[in-house]
Amino acid sequence: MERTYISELKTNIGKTVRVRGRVDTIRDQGKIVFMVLRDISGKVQTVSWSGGNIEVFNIVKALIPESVVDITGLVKEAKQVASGYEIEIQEIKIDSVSKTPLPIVIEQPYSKNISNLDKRLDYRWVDLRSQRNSLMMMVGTEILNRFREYFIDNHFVEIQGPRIISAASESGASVFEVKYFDRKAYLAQSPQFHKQMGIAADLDRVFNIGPVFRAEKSFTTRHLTEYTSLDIEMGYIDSFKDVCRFEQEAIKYVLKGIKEKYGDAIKTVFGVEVKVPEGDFPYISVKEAKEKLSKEGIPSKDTGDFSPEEERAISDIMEKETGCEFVFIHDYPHKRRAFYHMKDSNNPEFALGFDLFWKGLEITTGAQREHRLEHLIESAKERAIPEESLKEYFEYFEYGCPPHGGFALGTERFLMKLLDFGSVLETTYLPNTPNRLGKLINVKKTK
RNA sequence: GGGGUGGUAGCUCAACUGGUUAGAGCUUUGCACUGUCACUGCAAAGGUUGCGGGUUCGAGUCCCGUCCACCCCGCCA
Repeated sequence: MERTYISELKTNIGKTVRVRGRVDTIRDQGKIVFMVLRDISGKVQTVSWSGGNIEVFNIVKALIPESVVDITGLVKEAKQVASGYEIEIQEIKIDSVSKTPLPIVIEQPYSKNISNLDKRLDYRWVDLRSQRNSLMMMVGTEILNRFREYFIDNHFVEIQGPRIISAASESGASVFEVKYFDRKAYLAQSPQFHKQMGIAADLDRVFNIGPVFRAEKSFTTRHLTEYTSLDIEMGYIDSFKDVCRFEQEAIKYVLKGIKEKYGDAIKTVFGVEVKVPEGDFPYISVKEAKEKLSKEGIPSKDTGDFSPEEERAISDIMEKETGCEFVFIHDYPHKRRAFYHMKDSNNPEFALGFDLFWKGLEITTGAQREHRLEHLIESAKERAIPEESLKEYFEYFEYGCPPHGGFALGTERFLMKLLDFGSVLETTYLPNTPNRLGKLINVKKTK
Protein backbone atom coordinates (compact mmCIF):
# COMPACT_ATOMS: atom_id res chain seq x y z
CA MET A 1 0.00 0.00 0.00
CA GLU A 2 1.19 3.51 -0.76
CA ARG A 3 2.09 5.84 2.04
CA THR A 4 -0.31 8.61 3.07
CA TYR A 5 1.01 11.78 4.68
CA ILE A 6 -0.58 12.72 7.98
CA SER A 7 -1.77 16.05 6.56
CA GLU A 8 -3.84 14.12 4.00
CA LEU A 9 -5.71 12.00 6.52
CA LYS A 10 -8.72 14.26 6.92
CA THR A 11 -9.74 13.48 3.34
CA ASN A 12 -9.34 9.76 4.00
CA ILE A 13 -11.84 9.24 6.82
CA GLY A 14 -13.38 5.78 6.60
CA LYS A 15 -10.47 4.45 4.58
CA THR A 16 -7.60 2.18 5.47
CA VAL A 17 -4.26 3.92 5.03
CA ARG A 18 -0.57 3.33 5.53
CA VAL A 19 1.29 6.00 7.47
CA ARG A 20 4.99 6.04 8.24
CA GLY A 21 6.76 8.22 10.71
CA ARG A 22 7.99 8.62 14.22
CA VAL A 23 6.49 7.80 17.60
CA ASP A 24 5.88 11.21 19.14
CA THR A 25 4.19 10.38 22.47
CA ILE A 26 2.59 7.35 24.08
CA ARG A 27 -0.31 7.64 26.49
CA ASP A 28 -0.76 4.20 27.99
CA GLN A 29 -4.15 3.86 29.73
CA GLY A 30 -3.79 0.20 30.63
CA LYS A 31 -6.16 -1.55 28.26
CA ILE A 32 -6.20 1.25 25.72
CA VAL A 33 -3.10 2.96 24.35
CA PHE A 34 -2.95 6.24 22.48
CA MET A 35 0.16 6.80 20.43
CA VAL A 36 0.76 10.05 18.62
CA LEU A 37 2.53 9.57 15.31
CA ARG A 38 4.49 12.34 13.62
CA ASP A 39 5.73 12.89 10.09
CA ILE A 40 6.99 15.95 8.22
CA SER A 41 3.41 17.04 7.53
CA GLY A 42 2.00 16.84 11.07
CA LYS A 43 0.83 14.65 13.92
CA VAL A 44 -2.05 12.23 14.37
CA GLN A 45 -3.36 10.22 17.29
CA THR A 46 -3.54 6.46 16.90
CA VAL A 47 -5.43 4.12 19.16
CA SER A 48 -5.33 0.42 19.98
CA TRP A 49 -7.23 -1.71 22.51
CA SER A 50 -6.52 -4.89 24.36
CA GLY A 51 -9.87 -6.08 23.06
CA GLY A 52 -8.78 -5.51 19.45
CA ASN A 53 -5.71 -6.97 17.78
CA ILE A 54 -3.80 -8.14 20.86
CA GLU A 55 -0.54 -8.57 18.94
CA VAL A 56 -0.64 -4.95 17.74
CA PHE A 57 -1.71 -3.79 21.19
CA ASN A 58 1.33 -5.38 22.83
CA ILE A 59 3.72 -3.88 20.31
CA VAL A 60 2.25 -0.40 20.71
CA LYS A 61 2.36 -0.68 24.51
CA ALA A 62 6.08 -1.44 24.37
CA LEU A 63 7.04 1.28 21.86
CA ILE A 64 9.87 3.62 22.67
CA PRO A 65 9.31 7.29 21.81
CA GLU A 66 11.12 8.56 18.68
CA SER A 67 11.20 5.09 17.14
CA VAL A 68 10.30 4.85 13.46
CA VAL A 69 7.17 2.87 12.64
CA ASP A 70 5.15 1.75 9.64
CA ILE A 71 1.43 1.60 10.39
CA THR A 72 -1.64 0.42 8.55
CA GLY A 73 -4.96 1.35 10.03
CA LEU A 74 -8.45 2.72 9.67
CA VAL A 75 -9.00 6.47 9.75
CA LYS A 76 -12.11 7.06 11.82
CA GLU A 77 -14.00 10.02 13.11
CA ALA A 78 -13.39 10.62 16.81
CA LYS A 79 -15.17 13.48 18.48
CA GLN A 80 -13.00 13.19 21.58
CA VAL A 81 -9.90 14.18 19.57
CA ALA A 82 -9.12 17.80 18.74
CA SER A 83 -8.53 17.04 15.06
CA GLY A 84 -11.81 15.11 14.86
CA TYR A 85 -10.27 11.83 13.66
CA GLU A 86 -7.76 9.19 14.65
CA ILE A 87 -6.23 6.01 13.28
CA GLU A 88 -7.15 2.61 14.65
CA ILE A 89 -4.03 0.55 14.11
CA GLN A 90 -4.46 -2.75 12.27
CA GLU A 91 -0.83 -3.53 11.52
CA ILE A 92 2.38 -2.09 12.89
CA LYS A 93 6.00 -2.66 11.97
CA ILE A 94 8.90 -1.09 13.82
CA ASP A 95 11.44 0.13 11.25
CA SER A 96 13.96 1.53 13.71
CA VAL A 97 14.15 1.65 17.49
CA SER A 98 15.30 4.81 19.26
CA LYS A 99 17.63 4.85 22.19
CA THR A 100 16.19 6.54 25.26
CA PRO A 101 16.28 9.05 26.86
CA LEU A 102 17.11 11.52 24.12
CA PRO A 103 20.29 13.60 24.58
CA ILE A 104 18.32 16.83 24.12
CA VAL A 105 14.74 17.98 24.45
CA ILE A 106 12.88 18.26 21.17
CA GLU A 107 11.27 21.65 21.39
CA GLN A 108 7.50 21.73 21.84
CA PRO A 109 5.26 24.79 22.01
CA TYR A 110 4.93 24.16 25.75
CA SER A 111 8.60 23.22 26.37
CA LYS A 112 10.03 24.74 29.49
CA ASN A 113 13.50 23.27 29.59
CA ILE A 114 14.81 23.86 26.10
CA SER A 115 18.33 22.50 25.66
CA ASN A 116 21.19 24.91 25.11
CA LEU A 117 21.99 25.79 21.53
CA ASP A 118 25.43 24.17 21.48
CA LYS A 119 24.00 20.92 22.81
CA ARG A 120 21.21 21.07 20.26
CA LEU A 121 23.76 21.55 17.49
CA ASP A 122 25.70 18.52 18.71
CA TYR A 123 22.53 16.52 18.12
CA ARG A 124 21.21 18.56 15.24
CA TRP A 125 19.47 15.60 13.59
CA VAL A 126 17.33 15.24 16.71
CA ASP A 127 16.93 18.98 17.17
CA LEU A 128 15.64 19.46 13.62
CA ARG A 129 12.74 17.09 14.34
CA SER A 130 10.84 19.84 16.15
CA GLN A 131 7.95 21.54 14.39
CA ARG A 132 9.73 24.86 14.79
CA ASN A 133 12.87 23.67 13.07
CA SER A 134 11.26 21.66 10.29
CA LEU A 135 9.14 24.69 9.43
CA MET A 136 12.29 26.82 9.50
CA MET A 137 13.95 24.46 7.01
CA MET A 138 10.90 24.52 4.73
CA VAL A 139 10.68 28.31 4.81
CA GLY A 140 14.42 28.47 4.01
CA THR A 141 13.82 26.28 0.98
CA GLU A 142 10.99 28.51 -0.20
CA ILE A 143 13.09 31.66 0.21
CA LEU A 144 15.76 30.37 -2.17
CA ASN A 145 13.12 28.96 -4.49
CA ARG A 146 11.36 32.32 -4.78
CA PHE A 147 14.56 34.29 -5.25
CA ARG A 148 15.67 31.90 -7.96
CA GLU A 149 12.26 32.12 -9.63
CA TYR A 150 12.36 35.90 -9.57
CA PHE A 151 15.87 36.02 -11.01
CA ILE A 152 15.04 33.63 -13.83
CA ASP A 153 11.85 35.55 -14.68
CA ASN A 154 14.01 38.66 -14.96
CA HIS A 155 16.49 37.35 -17.53
CA PHE A 156 19.12 36.12 -15.10
CA VAL A 157 21.46 33.23 -15.80
CA GLU A 158 22.58 31.02 -12.94
CA ILE A 159 26.31 30.52 -12.50
CA GLN A 160 28.30 28.47 -10.04
CA GLY A 161 31.62 30.20 -9.47
CA PRO A 162 34.50 28.01 -8.31
CA ARG A 163 34.81 27.71 -4.54
CA ILE A 164 38.47 26.75 -4.67
CA ILE A 165 40.46 29.59 -6.09
CA SER A 166 44.11 30.26 -6.79
CA ALA A 167 44.49 33.74 -5.28
CA ALA A 168 43.01 35.22 -2.15
CA SER A 169 40.20 37.37 -3.51
CA GLU A 170 39.14 40.92 -2.81
CA SER A 171 39.38 42.57 0.59
CA GLY A 172 41.61 41.88 3.53
CA ALA A 173 39.16 39.40 5.07
CA SER A 174 41.06 36.28 6.05
CA VAL A 175 40.81 33.30 3.82
CA PHE A 176 41.09 29.57 4.42
CA GLU A 177 44.14 28.08 2.78
CA VAL A 178 43.84 24.60 1.32
CA LYS A 179 46.30 22.23 -0.26
CA TYR A 180 45.66 21.83 -3.97
CA PHE A 181 47.93 19.03 -5.14
CA ASP A 182 51.39 20.55 -4.83
CA ARG A 183 50.36 24.19 -4.49
CA LYS A 184 48.39 26.47 -2.20
CA ALA A 185 44.83 27.43 -2.95
CA TYR A 186 42.05 29.25 -1.09
CA LEU A 187 38.37 28.87 -0.34
CA ALA A 188 36.38 31.65 -2.00
CA GLN A 189 35.13 34.38 0.34
CA SER A 190 32.73 35.59 -2.29
CA PRO A 191 31.84 34.87 -5.92
CA GLN A 192 32.35 38.57 -6.64
CA PHE A 193 35.03 38.34 -9.35
CA HIS A 194 33.37 35.42 -11.09
CA LYS A 195 30.01 37.18 -11.14
CA GLN A 196 31.71 40.08 -12.87
CA MET A 197 33.30 37.69 -15.32
CA GLY A 198 29.74 36.69 -16.22
CA ILE A 199 29.01 40.31 -17.09
CA ALA A 200 32.13 40.52 -19.25
CA ALA A 201 30.97 37.26 -20.82
CA ASP A 202 27.74 39.00 -21.91
CA LEU A 203 25.49 36.79 -19.83
CA ASP A 204 23.91 40.17 -19.08
CA ARG A 205 22.55 39.28 -15.63
CA VAL A 206 23.90 36.49 -13.42
CA PHE A 207 23.20 35.03 -10.02
CA ASN A 208 25.15 32.65 -7.84
CA ILE A 209 23.75 30.94 -4.74
CA GLY A 210 26.26 28.93 -2.81
CA PRO A 211 28.74 28.59 0.04
CA VAL A 212 31.38 31.17 0.81
CA PHE A 213 34.07 30.97 3.47
CA ARG A 214 35.38 33.51 5.96
CA ALA A 215 38.33 32.68 8.20
CA GLU A 216 37.31 35.24 10.81
CA LYS A 217 37.14 34.35 14.47
CA SER A 218 33.80 36.01 14.98
CA PHE A 219 31.71 34.89 17.93
CA THR A 220 28.42 36.61 17.33
CA THR A 221 24.83 35.70 16.54
CA ARG A 222 25.28 36.77 12.93
CA HIS A 223 28.58 35.29 11.73
CA LEU A 224 29.54 31.92 10.33
CA THR A 225 32.81 30.73 8.82
CA GLU A 226 30.82 29.12 6.03
CA TYR A 227 27.51 30.48 4.85
CA THR A 228 25.26 30.55 1.83
CA SER A 229 25.58 33.75 -0.09
CA LEU A 230 22.95 34.87 -2.56
CA ASP A 231 24.78 36.96 -5.12
CA ILE A 232 23.62 38.78 -8.21
CA GLU A 233 25.28 41.00 -10.77
CA MET A 234 23.38 42.90 -13.47
CA GLY A 235 24.67 44.61 -16.59
CA TYR A 236 23.70 47.88 -18.25
CA ILE A 237 22.64 49.79 -15.17
CA ASP A 238 22.65 53.58 -14.89
CA SER A 239 23.05 53.78 -11.14
CA PHE A 240 23.46 51.67 -8.02
CA LYS A 241 19.83 52.58 -7.39
CA ASP A 242 18.86 50.25 -10.23
CA VAL A 243 20.39 47.48 -8.16
CA CYS A 244 18.57 48.64 -5.02
CA ARG A 245 15.25 48.70 -6.84
CA PHE A 246 15.83 45.26 -8.22
CA GLU A 247 16.68 43.85 -4.82
CA GLN A 248 13.67 45.56 -3.28
CA GLU A 249 11.31 44.00 -5.84
CA ALA A 250 12.96 40.59 -5.43
CA ILE A 251 12.48 40.74 -1.67
CA LYS A 252 8.84 41.75 -2.05
CA TYR A 253 8.32 38.82 -4.38
CA VAL A 254 9.95 36.42 -1.93
CA LEU A 255 8.03 37.68 1.08
CA LYS A 256 4.75 37.60 -0.80
CA GLY A 257 5.35 33.95 -1.67
CA ILE A 258 6.35 33.09 1.89
CA LYS A 259 3.27 34.79 3.28
CA GLU A 260 0.98 32.91 0.89
CA LYS A 261 2.51 29.53 1.51
CA TYR A 262 3.59 29.69 5.16
CA GLY A 263 2.18 32.92 6.61
CA ASP A 264 -0.37 31.19 8.85
CA ALA A 265 2.07 28.55 10.04
CA ILE A 266 4.72 31.18 10.78
CA LYS A 267 2.18 33.18 12.74
CA THR A 268 1.19 30.12 14.77
CA VAL A 269 4.62 28.63 15.38
CA PHE A 270 6.83 31.72 15.63
CA GLY A 271 4.26 34.38 16.43
CA VAL A 272 5.59 36.46 13.56
CA GLU A 273 3.46 38.34 11.06
CA VAL A 274 5.14 38.20 7.65
CA LYS A 275 4.93 41.73 6.28
CA VAL A 276 5.14 42.27 2.54
CA PRO A 277 6.49 45.79 2.04
CA GLU A 278 4.60 48.18 -0.19
CA GLY A 279 6.18 50.89 -2.34
CA ASP A 280 9.87 51.76 -2.23
CA PHE A 281 12.18 51.04 0.66
CA PRO A 282 13.50 54.30 2.16
CA TYR A 283 16.98 55.53 1.15
CA ILE A 284 19.13 57.40 3.56
CA SER A 285 22.73 58.57 3.38
CA VAL A 286 25.28 57.69 6.04
CA LYS A 287 25.41 61.36 6.98
CA GLU A 288 21.63 61.63 7.39
CA ALA A 289 21.56 58.43 9.38
CA LYS A 290 24.25 59.71 11.73
CA GLU A 291 22.29 62.91 12.25
CA LYS A 292 19.13 61.00 13.14
CA LEU A 293 21.11 58.79 15.53
CA SER A 294 22.67 61.80 17.15
CA LYS A 295 19.22 63.32 17.73
CA GLU A 296 18.19 60.13 19.51
CA GLY A 297 21.34 60.26 21.62
CA ILE A 298 22.88 57.12 20.14
CA PRO A 299 26.67 57.35 20.43
CA SER A 300 28.78 56.99 17.30
CA LYS A 301 32.44 56.04 17.26
CA ASP A 302 32.83 55.97 13.53
CA THR A 303 31.51 58.44 10.95
CA GLY A 304 31.95 55.97 8.09
CA ASP A 305 30.15 52.89 9.39
CA PHE A 306 27.61 51.66 11.95
CA SER A 307 27.97 49.67 15.13
CA PRO A 308 25.39 46.96 15.80
CA GLU A 309 23.70 49.30 18.27
CA GLU A 310 23.47 51.97 15.58
CA GLU A 311 22.16 49.45 13.06
CA ARG A 312 19.34 48.51 15.41
CA ALA A 313 18.58 52.12 16.27
CA ILE A 314 18.52 53.41 12.70
CA SER A 315 16.21 50.56 11.69
CA ASP A 316 13.85 51.47 14.53
CA ILE A 317 13.92 55.15 13.64
CA MET A 318 13.27 54.51 9.96
CA GLU A 319 10.53 52.00 10.63
CA LYS A 320 8.77 54.53 12.84
CA GLU A 321 9.16 57.25 10.21
CA THR A 322 8.20 55.25 7.15
CA GLY A 323 6.51 52.05 8.37
CA CYS A 324 9.05 50.04 6.38
CA GLU A 325 11.19 47.34 8.01
CA PHE A 326 13.88 47.80 5.36
CA VAL A 327 16.23 50.71 4.78
CA PHE A 328 18.94 51.33 2.19
CA ILE A 329 21.98 53.21 3.41
CA HIS A 330 24.24 54.86 0.82
CA ASP A 331 27.08 57.40 0.51
CA TYR A 332 29.60 55.36 2.44
CA PRO A 333 33.19 56.62 2.22
CA HIS A 334 34.86 54.86 -0.68
CA LYS A 335 37.96 54.04 1.31
CA ARG A 336 35.84 51.95 3.68
CA ARG A 337 34.32 49.87 0.90
CA ALA A 338 35.70 47.26 -1.47
CA PHE A 339 38.06 48.68 -4.08
CA TYR A 340 35.82 47.57 -6.96
CA HIS A 341 32.95 49.83 -5.87
CA MET A 342 32.64 52.73 -8.31
CA LYS A 343 33.45 56.17 -6.97
CA ASP A 344 30.86 58.89 -7.14
CA SER A 345 32.14 61.18 -9.93
CA ASN A 346 30.54 64.20 -8.21
CA ASN A 347 32.27 63.37 -4.97
CA PRO A 348 35.04 60.78 -5.27
CA GLU A 349 35.17 60.42 -1.49
CA PHE A 350 31.92 58.45 -1.71
CA ALA A 351 31.27 55.02 -3.14
CA LEU A 352 28.26 54.29 -5.32
CA GLY A 353 27.35 51.49 -3.02
CA PHE A 354 24.79 50.65 -0.40
CA ASP A 355 23.91 48.40 2.50
CA LEU A 356 20.45 47.07 3.19
CA PHE A 357 19.32 46.76 6.80
CA TRP A 358 16.35 44.66 7.82
CA LYS A 359 14.97 44.91 11.35
CA GLY A 360 18.27 46.10 12.74
CA LEU A 361 20.67 43.87 10.83
CA GLU A 362 22.78 44.36 7.75
CA ILE A 363 21.65 41.70 5.28
CA THR A 364 23.18 43.04 2.07
CA THR A 365 26.05 45.01 0.63
CA GLY A 366 25.83 46.12 -2.97
CA ALA A 367 27.24 48.66 -5.42
CA GLN A 368 27.73 49.82 -8.91
CA ARG A 369 31.09 48.29 -9.85
CA GLU A 370 33.99 50.03 -11.50
CA HIS A 371 34.09 48.63 -15.04
CA ARG A 372 36.79 51.00 -16.37
CA LEU A 373 40.09 49.17 -16.05
CA GLU A 374 42.30 52.25 -15.40
CA HIS A 375 40.07 53.37 -12.55
CA LEU A 376 39.96 49.86 -11.15
CA ILE A 377 43.74 49.56 -11.16
CA GLU A 378 44.01 52.95 -9.50
CA SER A 379 41.61 51.92 -6.72
CA ALA A 380 43.55 48.73 -6.09
CA LYS A 381 46.74 50.80 -5.86
CA GLU A 382 45.15 53.10 -3.27
CA ARG A 383 44.52 50.03 -1.10
CA ALA A 384 48.03 48.71 -1.73
CA ILE A 385 46.58 45.46 -3.06
CA PRO A 386 49.36 43.75 -5.03
CA GLU A 387 48.50 44.02 -8.70
CA GLU A 388 49.81 40.53 -9.29
CA SER A 389 47.05 39.00 -7.14
CA LEU A 390 44.42 40.75 -9.26
CA LYS A 391 45.93 40.04 -12.65
CA GLU A 392 43.32 37.52 -13.67
CA TYR A 393 40.49 39.75 -12.43
CA PHE A 394 41.76 42.77 -14.32
CA GLU A 395 41.81 40.75 -17.52
CA TYR A 396 38.01 40.43 -17.36
CA PHE A 397 37.86 44.14 -18.22
CA GLU A 398 40.36 44.17 -21.06
CA TYR A 399 38.01 43.15 -23.86
CA GLY A 400 35.17 45.50 -23.00
CA CYS A 401 32.77 45.19 -20.08
CA PRO A 402 29.26 46.67 -19.70
CA PRO A 403 28.55 48.99 -16.77
CA HIS A 404 27.14 46.82 -14.03
CA GLY A 405 26.38 46.38 -10.36
CA GLY A 406 25.11 43.82 -7.92
CA PHE A 407 24.71 42.73 -4.35
CA ALA A 408 25.25 39.86 -1.94
CA LEU A 409 22.64 38.78 0.57
CA GLY A 410 23.28 36.52 3.56
CA THR A 411 20.59 33.86 3.33
CA GLU A 412 20.95 32.69 6.93
CA ARG A 413 20.56 36.27 8.12
CA PHE A 414 17.51 36.70 5.93
CA LEU A 415 15.85 33.60 7.40
CA MET A 416 16.85 34.65 10.91
CA LYS A 417 15.19 38.02 10.52
CA LEU A 418 12.12 36.62 8.79
CA LEU A 419 11.35 34.14 11.59
CA ASP A 420 12.77 36.20 14.45
CA PHE A 421 15.44 33.69 15.47
CA GLY A 422 18.17 34.87 17.80
CA SER A 423 21.14 33.59 15.82
CA VAL A 424 22.22 32.46 12.37
CA LEU A 425 23.52 29.30 14.04
CA GLU A 426 19.87 28.36 14.42
CA THR A 427 18.93 29.06 10.80
CA THR A 428 21.82 27.04 9.38
CA TYR A 429 21.46 23.31 8.77
CA LEU A 430 24.86 22.53 10.27
CA PRO A 431 26.65 25.75 11.20
CA ASN A 432 30.41 26.01 10.98
CA THR A 433 31.99 28.52 13.35
CA PRO A 434 35.58 29.03 14.55
CA ASN A 435 35.16 26.34 17.23
CA ARG A 436 32.73 24.09 15.50
CA LEU A 437 33.06 22.02 12.35
CA GLY A 438 29.72 20.33 12.02
CA LYS A 439 29.41 18.18 15.12
CA LEU A 440 33.14 18.24 15.76
CA ILE A 441 33.44 20.64 18.62
CA ASN A 442 36.62 21.93 20.16
CA VAL A 443 38.51 22.20 16.90
CA LYS A 444 41.72 23.43 18.49
CA LYS A 445 42.35 20.28 20.50
CA THR A 446 42.33 18.06 17.45
CA LYS A 447 45.12 20.07 15.87
C1' G B 1 41.29 39.22 18.90
C1' G B 2 39.14 42.49 23.45
C1' G B 3 35.52 42.82 27.73
C1' G B 4 31.72 40.39 30.76
C1' U B 5 28.90 36.03 32.60
C1' G B 6 28.77 30.97 33.16
C1' G B 7 30.03 25.26 33.07
C1' U B 8 26.52 20.81 38.95
C1' A B 9 22.01 14.08 37.02
C1' G B 10 20.02 12.37 30.00
C1' C B 11 17.59 17.87 29.80
C1' U B 12 16.65 22.74 32.52
C1' C B 13 18.25 24.63 36.97
C1' A B 14 19.11 25.17 42.82
C1' A B 15 22.81 24.53 46.73
C1' C B 16 23.47 31.44 51.64
C1' U B 17 29.71 33.59 54.40
C1' G B 18 33.96 27.23 52.52
C1' G B 19 31.02 22.84 56.72
C1' U B 20 27.01 16.42 57.69
C1' U B 21 24.92 11.88 52.82
C1' A B 22 25.07 17.85 46.40
C1' G B 23 18.64 18.89 45.79
C1' A B 24 14.14 19.95 42.54
C1' G B 25 11.22 19.76 37.98
C1' C B 26 11.22 17.25 33.41
C1' U B 27 13.00 12.76 31.04
C1' U B 28 13.95 7.51 31.88
C1' U B 29 12.62 2.52 34.19
C1' G B 30 8.79 -0.46 36.83
C1' C B 31 3.62 -1.01 38.56
C1' A B 32 -1.79 0.57 38.18
C1' C B 33 -5.58 2.63 34.95
C1' U B 34 -10.85 1.23 28.39
C1' G B 35 -10.99 7.81 25.90
C1' U B 36 -6.28 9.94 27.08
C1' C B 37 -4.46 14.26 24.45
C1' A B 38 1.67 18.58 28.12
C1' C B 39 -2.74 11.85 30.76
C1' U B 40 -2.84 10.79 35.98
C1' G B 41 -1.28 8.12 40.55
C1' C B 42 2.56 5.24 43.19
C1' A B 43 7.65 3.69 43.33
C1' A B 44 12.70 3.54 41.65
C1' A B 45 17.07 4.70 39.09
C1' G B 46 20.19 8.58 37.83
C1' G B 47 26.47 12.71 40.04
C1' U B 48 34.61 11.96 38.95
C1' U B 49 30.21 19.40 40.28
C1' G B 50 34.19 20.80 32.33
C1' C B 51 39.62 19.49 32.80
C1' G B 52 44.57 20.18 35.50
C1' G B 53 46.93 22.12 39.71
C1' G B 54 46.87 24.94 44.47
C1' U B 55 45.09 26.96 49.50
C1' U B 56 42.48 24.63 53.75
C1' C B 57 41.09 20.22 59.16
C1' G B 58 37.41 20.53 55.16
C1' A B 59 36.29 23.03 48.22
C1' G B 60 30.46 22.65 43.81
C1' U B 61 31.81 27.26 46.58
C1' C B 62 38.34 30.51 47.29
C1' C B 63 43.13 31.05 44.02
C1' C B 64 46.05 29.91 39.34
C1' G B 65 46.02 27.68 34.57
C1' U B 66 43.24 25.57 30.58
C1' C B 67 39.05 24.25 27.38
C1' C B 68 34.13 25.27 26.02
C1' A B 69 29.49 27.99 25.81
C1' C B 70 26.57 32.44 26.10
C1' C B 71 26.19 38.05 25.90
C1' C B 72 28.57 42.65 24.19
C1' C B 73 32.40 44.79 21.00
C1' G B 74 35.68 44.38 16.63
C1' C B 75 35.18 42.08 11.43
C1' C B 76 31.19 41.38 8.05
C1' A B 77 26.63 38.99 4.73
